[in-house]
Amino acid sequence: MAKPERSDGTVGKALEILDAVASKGRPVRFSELLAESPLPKATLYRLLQTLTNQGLLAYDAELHTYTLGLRLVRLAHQAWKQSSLAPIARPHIDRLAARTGETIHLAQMDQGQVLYVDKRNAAQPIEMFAQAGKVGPGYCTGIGKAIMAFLEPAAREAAIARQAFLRHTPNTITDPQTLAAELERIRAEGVAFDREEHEPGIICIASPILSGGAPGGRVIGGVSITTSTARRSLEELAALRPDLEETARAIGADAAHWQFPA
Amino acid sequence: MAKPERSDGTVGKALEILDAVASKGRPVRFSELLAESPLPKATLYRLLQTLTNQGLLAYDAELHTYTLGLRLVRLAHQAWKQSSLAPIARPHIDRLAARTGETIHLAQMDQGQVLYVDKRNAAQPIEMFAQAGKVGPGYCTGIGKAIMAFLEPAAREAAIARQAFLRHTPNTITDPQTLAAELERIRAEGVAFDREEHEPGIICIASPILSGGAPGGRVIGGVSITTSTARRSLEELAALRPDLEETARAIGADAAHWQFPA
DNA sequence: CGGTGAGTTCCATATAATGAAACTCGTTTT
DNA sequence: AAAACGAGTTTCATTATATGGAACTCACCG
Repeated sequence: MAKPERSDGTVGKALEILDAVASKGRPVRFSELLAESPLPKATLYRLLQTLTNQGLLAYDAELHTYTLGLRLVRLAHQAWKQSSLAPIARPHIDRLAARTGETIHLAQMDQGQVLYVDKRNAAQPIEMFAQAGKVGPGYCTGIGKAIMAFLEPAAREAAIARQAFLRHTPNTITDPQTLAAELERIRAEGVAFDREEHEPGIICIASPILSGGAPGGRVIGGVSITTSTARRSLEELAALRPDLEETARAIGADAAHWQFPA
Repeated sequence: MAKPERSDGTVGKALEILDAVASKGRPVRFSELLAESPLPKATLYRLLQTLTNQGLLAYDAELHTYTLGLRLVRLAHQAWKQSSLAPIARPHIDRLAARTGETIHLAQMDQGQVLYVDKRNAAQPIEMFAQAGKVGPGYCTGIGKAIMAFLEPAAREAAIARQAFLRHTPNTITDPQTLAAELERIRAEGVAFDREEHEPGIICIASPILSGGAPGGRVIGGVSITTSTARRSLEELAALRPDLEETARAIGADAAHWQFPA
């Protein structure tokens, strides 16, 4: 059969439902989910019941709506502690934030997207989960490009293929070929820049984090320094390169014996 | 049959595995999981494969270990935004933190435990997920007692029954009867105190958050002000009660049309 | 060189998921 | 007020899926 078979049985279906609820970003009614789901009414219904009584979804009996459940928050806390670079990288990015006075992002790749796992915000107060767990596009962020550039060729191709290539600004890369060429340049150069490709006025310099902190190591994430054109020029940002690279190297070295997330 | 039947089919089993991995807090080998699981080898194996290729677990091919996957972090970000009180409560707890200069916790009840969904730390820098997603015992924290005190009688009994009653300090409540009496007092009084019941030297005052911000509303969470005996006495802490209650009331009012997590 | 144990695959069987259809209940239409 | 409707829920025979005992592979150990 020519079927890709991506379903993974019941668990896969349950996850699709969670994603569907997550993607709405607001309480969802049964009928909305039904309309978008290939599953028949009864099946969807029972799956929702299961998810609800497992605490992965929460059901509001008055409004007849589902939202993601708090049990996910608990699990994620553990996941973040044990599978993300954040705990290891914390002292390093704290130092970088203090030294540069700019916003620092720490991210890993998850399913073709950039998943931010930690952040230091120069001035502003904290924002907790509002920051970690956020995802961004890989093709138009510095950190996304930095990570993709250092993936194995096969994985890189796969990642490129998953990008949406939506134009966000005049500088956004909107096709696979241009992106591939840009990644080539980044791999040669060692760092990636976001030249207002995602948001006008926002620029960044990003470095991949290589396992072991040495060239040749597997890429396990990325760090970036973000600023606005109002605060610094691209050249001034480029001047922070040594600090950024030293931070990335140090994180990579500390994480040498880390496992890689798919 | 006298069977409680808590399993929920395949999805339930998959969740149990996730919990098992989570509870270890470190990379786990297949055989460790097998030893603790009632599932036969083959079943556990295939379930792990499913979870891994769904991104809920990450597998390290070199070390043959599993850890929680980053996909959970993504989902949790959404869950936190749409199902927790945190986004709604943020301005209120920011204000309370600024006014009191003490550490503020915002929590909700999840399966008998206190789940912290946000935190403001007086002095120290941020710690992101390291804070939100954390769980604590319900029977020996101010916020846990405050929430439990205002649950419906049936839910309160159920919550009491789920407590571990481990002695953490000389002041810890270690039996259901004492806890029930304490909750009675808290319900009459309106606020709960943690008198070094969980950690020596740490005290707190906590208020339930009632839906609508008015007495009679369903309890949807709690806020607390925590300090150490070195900084303030219980009496001084009690003096912050008006600020605390006003904050809880305001959050409850803003959340009036919120759904309740099971 | 044979043994041991972790991890993986096989396959007949049992179990759990499925989905068409019927039902309930609250709301809208006539 | 009755009828029609639509969202949500339940039923049950059927089917697809998960199951788990056992056999296999492979690396390491004695």
